[in-house]
Amino acid sequence: MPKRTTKKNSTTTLKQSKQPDGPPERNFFEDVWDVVRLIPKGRVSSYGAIANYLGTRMSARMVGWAMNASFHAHIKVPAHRVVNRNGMLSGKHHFSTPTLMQELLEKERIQVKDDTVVNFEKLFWDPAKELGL
DNA sequence: TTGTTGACCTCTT
DNA sequence: CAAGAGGCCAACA
Repeated sequence: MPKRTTKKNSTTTLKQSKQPDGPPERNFFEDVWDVVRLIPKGRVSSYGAIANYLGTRMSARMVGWAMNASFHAHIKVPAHRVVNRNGMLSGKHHFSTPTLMQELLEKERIQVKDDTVVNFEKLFWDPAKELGL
């Protein structure tokens, strides 16, 4: 397989991606929020897993942005259950308090050691796997 | 309007 | 084994 010529199509300016008639509430963010909301209590997930479930594993970055927007969302999103691939609480600093994320996790019987979820592999909740892809 | 940054992940050198 | 670069889409300056 030839390596992907990541040339980035500069000509694909894309369209406005804004449909005047279509439902505007169909963003990448809402999908992320929906998946995160489905995360059972006491479980944790990763950005990559969610992105993969959505179909774009490369867009893991956007998942993080979605979390940031989750605070502005009208829906309650357990962003503390989402961590990076290493199980580290990367976004703890973005909470109201840097320790809030850890506190919330501990409240759900999730042990956090050194900003890292203990037994992350066991507590890991893969949407594509649990939801059946 | 363009350009840069961002709670990431994966491959390559 | 460690470090670097590439890629995704959206918000902010």
